[in-house]
This record gives sequence, C-alpha cells and structure tokens, in this order.
Amino acid sequence: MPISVRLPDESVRELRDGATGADLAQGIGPRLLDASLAIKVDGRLQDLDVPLPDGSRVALVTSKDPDSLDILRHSTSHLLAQAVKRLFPAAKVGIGPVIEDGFYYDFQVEKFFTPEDLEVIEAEMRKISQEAHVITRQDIRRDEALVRFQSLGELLKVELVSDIPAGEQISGYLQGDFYDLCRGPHVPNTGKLKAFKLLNVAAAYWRGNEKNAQLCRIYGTAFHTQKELDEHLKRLEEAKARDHRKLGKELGLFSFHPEAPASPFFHPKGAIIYNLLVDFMREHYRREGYCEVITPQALDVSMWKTSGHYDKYKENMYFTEVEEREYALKPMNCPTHCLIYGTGKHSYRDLPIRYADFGRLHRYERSGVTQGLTRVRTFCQDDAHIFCAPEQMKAEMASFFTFIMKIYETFGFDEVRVVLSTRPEKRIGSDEIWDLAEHALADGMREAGMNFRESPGDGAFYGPKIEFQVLDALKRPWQLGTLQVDYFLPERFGLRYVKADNTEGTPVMLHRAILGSLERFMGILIEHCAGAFPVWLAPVQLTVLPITDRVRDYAGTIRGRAETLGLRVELDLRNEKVNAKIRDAQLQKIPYMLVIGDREAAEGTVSVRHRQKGDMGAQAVDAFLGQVLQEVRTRVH
RNA sequence: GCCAACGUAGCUCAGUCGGUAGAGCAGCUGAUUCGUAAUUAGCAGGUCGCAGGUUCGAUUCCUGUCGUUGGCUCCA
Repeated sequence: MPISVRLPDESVRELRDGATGADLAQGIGPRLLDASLAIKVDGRLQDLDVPLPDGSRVALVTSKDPDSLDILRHSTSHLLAQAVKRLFPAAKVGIGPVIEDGFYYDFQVEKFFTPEDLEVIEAEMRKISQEAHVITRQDIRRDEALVRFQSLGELLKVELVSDIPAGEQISGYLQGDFYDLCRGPHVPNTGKLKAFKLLNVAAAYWRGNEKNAQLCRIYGTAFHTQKELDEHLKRLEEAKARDHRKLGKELGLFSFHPEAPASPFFHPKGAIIYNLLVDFMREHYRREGYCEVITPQALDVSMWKTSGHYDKYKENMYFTEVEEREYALKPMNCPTHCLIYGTGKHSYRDLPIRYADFGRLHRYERSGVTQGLTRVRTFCQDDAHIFCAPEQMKAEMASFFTFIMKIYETFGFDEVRVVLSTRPEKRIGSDEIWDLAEHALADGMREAGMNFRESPGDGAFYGPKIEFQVLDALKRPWQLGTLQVDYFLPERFGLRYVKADNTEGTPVMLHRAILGSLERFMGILIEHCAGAFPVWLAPVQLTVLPITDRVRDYAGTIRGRAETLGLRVELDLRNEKVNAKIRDAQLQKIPYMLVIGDREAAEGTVSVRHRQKGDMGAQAVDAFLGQVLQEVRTRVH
C-alpha cells in the first residue's frame, strides 16, 4: 500500500509504505538528501529515518530552515558528550540543551575541566565527526531506561527519566558507542557536524538550584558552515574589543578599587560624560514638567518598614547603626518622595506632581554577580516618581512613551523592545490591586499602539513594570528604562489629595526611569559607540596639534577660541611628530584633530581631521568651530 | 554566596621545575622642528594582590584572605 505526503509547494508525492524522510529526500534528489538534517511532519520536527504517516504534510529541513540550526547545535552538544565520555569515562552526563548562539553540556566530574581539556575534547569531537557515526533514535520503555542508565552509572539521567511524566514516550539516541537520553530530533550522522567550537567552561548547579551538586558546564557553538562560525567568532572578538571595562581604562573614564568593590570611581573624563547625561535629562525634565528634589542617603529603618523594603528587599540593602538607631542606605528613592509629597495637602488641581531625583543609591549585590559598570553596588538613576489621580494615569503613560523614545533616539537606539513584567512571588498588596495595575499598564500600551511581550513574575515587589530594552550597535539587547504603576506605596504612606467633590482620594504613583542607572547606561553607551562618543558627549571634542614650535602661539589662539565657545579642547604641545600626535588622538577617539602648521598659521585656517572620516582639508576657523558647535547643540549621534 | 581561572612596573604581558625579576608602551632628561596612526638616545620605575605556613632561603610550594574574570534561567 503506497502512502502519499504533501510537500510545502502543495505537490503530493507517493511513497511506499514505511518510507522515511530520507527516502523522500532521496526520491527528490541525492543533493537534497545530503542537505537534509531533519523533517517537519505536520509541523513537528522529526528525524529523517522515521517512517512518514500517510496523508501528512511534510517539509524537509535543510540548513536554510531557521529550525535547523538548533538541531545542529543540539547534535553538537551530543557530540561533545560523546567525546567527553570517551576521554573521561568517569564523567557523568547531565543535560545538553541549545541556547541562544550555541549550546552547552553539563558534566559531573571529580576534577573540573581546564581550557586545555577543551582543546583535547574538541579534537576528539572532530575525530568522531570524521568517523561519521549514524545517529539513530531508540524509543525505550521507562523501566528499560531506568535499568539502562542505572547500569551505565548515569544517575543524573536516572533522575531525569524518573521525572518524565507518565505516559510520555521516552526516547534516546545512539551514535557509535554513545547512548543519550534525548527527545530529539537529531541530524542523521555525526559527519554532518563540522563547524563547531568549544568556548568556555564554567560551573553550573544541577537544574539551576544552588542546593544541588555543582556540575562542570562546557559552552560551545556550532554553525552550518565554517564561514558562519568564523563570522560569529569575529563578532565575539568585536564585542571583546568594545568591552566597556577595557575601554573605560584605556580612555581614562573610571576605575574600580578593592576598597569599594563593584563601585565605580569616575575620573575627570568619565565625570564629564556622567554630568552631561544628567544635564541632558534635566533639560528635558524642564520641558516635561518634572521638578527635581534632593533626599537623604541614610534613613531610619522604620521608613523602610512602612515602604515594605525592610520586608521584601532587605537582603539587597546596607544597614548602619548610630545612637542606637538603625538606618539603611537607600536602594531606591521612592519612599523619600512619598515623605515629601506627604508634607503638604494636595488638590487634584496640583496633580500630576513629578519628582525627579538623581540621588545616589546603594544596593548590595552578591559578590559573584557584579560586573563592570553594568552591575554595580552604588549607582544613580534618572529616577522620577509621578503622583497622579487614577484618571490621569493613561495620559501620563502616553506622554512618557513619547518622552522615552525621544531620549533613545538621541543616542541612536532606534530599535526598542518593550516587556511587561507582572506580579512576582515576593510582593505586597492584594491581587485585586495587582489586576488593576497590570491592566492599567497593558491598556496604556495598547492605546499607545505599542507592541510588547509579557514576562510573568518579573515585576517589582510593589507593582508591575514595563521594561524598555534597546538594541545596541551589535544588536545586543539591554534593559534601560522602566515604568511601574504603584498603588501600594501611596496607601502605605497615607498619601492623599482632595478631589473636585471635596472628598479625599489616594494618588497613584508611577515609578519611571529612562536611562535606568547612569553607570549602567554609560557602560552600554561605551559598548554601543565603541568608545567613540558622539561629539556632544566626548570628554575631549577637539585637539589642536601643532606641527612645529613656530605655530605654538597660533595653536594656542585656536584653543582659546574653541574654549570661549564652550567646547572641550586640548592642545598637544608635546615634542612629538604629528603622526604620533594623531595616533594618540585617534586612540583616544577624539572626534576632531586640528593639524596646525606654517600654512594654517599664514592663512588663518585649521586642517581638520575627523576620527572616522580622516583628513577633511583646511577650513576657516570660525566656520569650522560653528559647525562643531551646531553638532553639539543638536546632539548628533 | 558557590565553582573554576587569574592577580608580576602606570598599562599590556613574559619569567622563575624554590636562590628576592624582564620586555614593549607610558613617565622623566636630552637631541630632533618634523604635514595626517608610534623620531631617537639615555635614565628611572617592582616588599611579584595581602596574611600566615613549609624551607637555610618563597614571587615560585601549601593554607587562608581580598579583588577581578567566566558561569550558576533557557529542563532528557
């Protein structure tokens, strides 16, 4: 009895009963068979050697199919496990899933793998690839699986098998002498796995739980072609070259010291950028109707008890005691803003009230999780809290959305992703209020025509939040801004306003930030622009490079004129050749280099060299400076 | 916090199978006055992260500690 299957182009193909995906591909052409890694049967990915059901819709999966990369990487993780088992028979296998950009495999070992081990393992993987073992699926009964893994000593696998829900088919894959529990599908043959690389080794808890045994995790990646792999490795290199920790040191922006772990010290050049970011936000605050407040650093714990931080956020806070009173350093500004709001009686006519605060915050982060400027223990947010009447919320949200997009656009972050994070397990308040708050945010976004994704359980303890992510120049996502609705804090602090009908109501509080933490933002910005800051932010905007001592005075005049215009300019009077001066200025990523020689001095011009565009020729001084000034004023990115 | 790796001059790094260290760049001094990514010579610079231990002797070996880095969500 022949069967028939329908291909993506709607053509129908007759096959003998029991024919597999491989048979189908073979029938169409040997080249296709060679290119096929798996097959989609009625939308489900399957191995090529599985018999096709009659009347199904099928599509062969080749390297052109986006799903195929995951299959390839998953198979490569098995290849890794096989190599490890060959070289280290005592190693027990954990799990080996596909992740973004690659895969990993966890092993339980006595001695952790070293980077040298990785090379050996990778070589073994290549060997197994060359041996071209057929990879075959073997369905197996639960009791068989338990016995099999038990006898192999693979106790982690036994645990996994035991956790597979009853009634589910248990499967495994055999390639050569290696058998692994796996749901599949896989590529048909280890010979298909050629372009891969093991990247690093790290520790991971079994099933991500700190109470469990620690396993040795090997990360790697794989691609269809060596070219794609090389490109990917190049991207990793590029990311490394842009690392803000490296650039921060090279450009003299900030440093870290053991005396204050995970707490940046901004040097003069870093502080310039930092302060410019604050100025930038202040300028917009004036237009958007915010007013700035300044609040204390250390506050009595009683306030943190009122706000709920003492209950829900204590493990991230620093405490100190003086005169037998316990104080905590603020990890957030919101409660202090509630205190300010509470000092006066407010009319509905006064709302919304928008308090902005650039106060320094301190949050204790576990020592293993801090990282450069992006995860620190002290930072400052472009923080503000909006107190408004419930009916004003949507308008506030809408204007915030346009505000935030305007800010991001200034930095060239034109792709923004939005995520709605909903109630976490650790939270205050009733579910009714949470429903209200979550709906308010979701509705607000829908009305503003914004697309967003939901992330359940990731909200703050006092309210749901919208998170704004931008993609940087390397297309990496970073979370920056946030908008949170909070019904609880105003309630807890007993905040009120008088409504038009002379009754009292409780205002809603919106927590919001655009850049997020200035420290983190600076880190992201450094990586985004690879240290070549836009002219308005560059710590040094111009450098004047006299070629000979004869033009020192003229060079000094140029410097003076630029300074008078408010530009940040340096004059390089070192006894060096122009080439050296240019090289140093380039490495410092100074936007404009002004080369001054006898010619310029005689003609009253400057020869302009731009850090990216190179030599731009001689220009009239005023015209050039005016153009730079314009660039600064309009904040060209 | 846990696991692993790392910590040598201001920076980037080499080195010592245990006998108190070396380069390039930066710095200082001098010569050179030079057209778009490193002119040149000399000099100076280190309690080899910190604290213990082993040893005749430790930067090297051991223990502890501090810091940094990579991870610790993506379920067979």
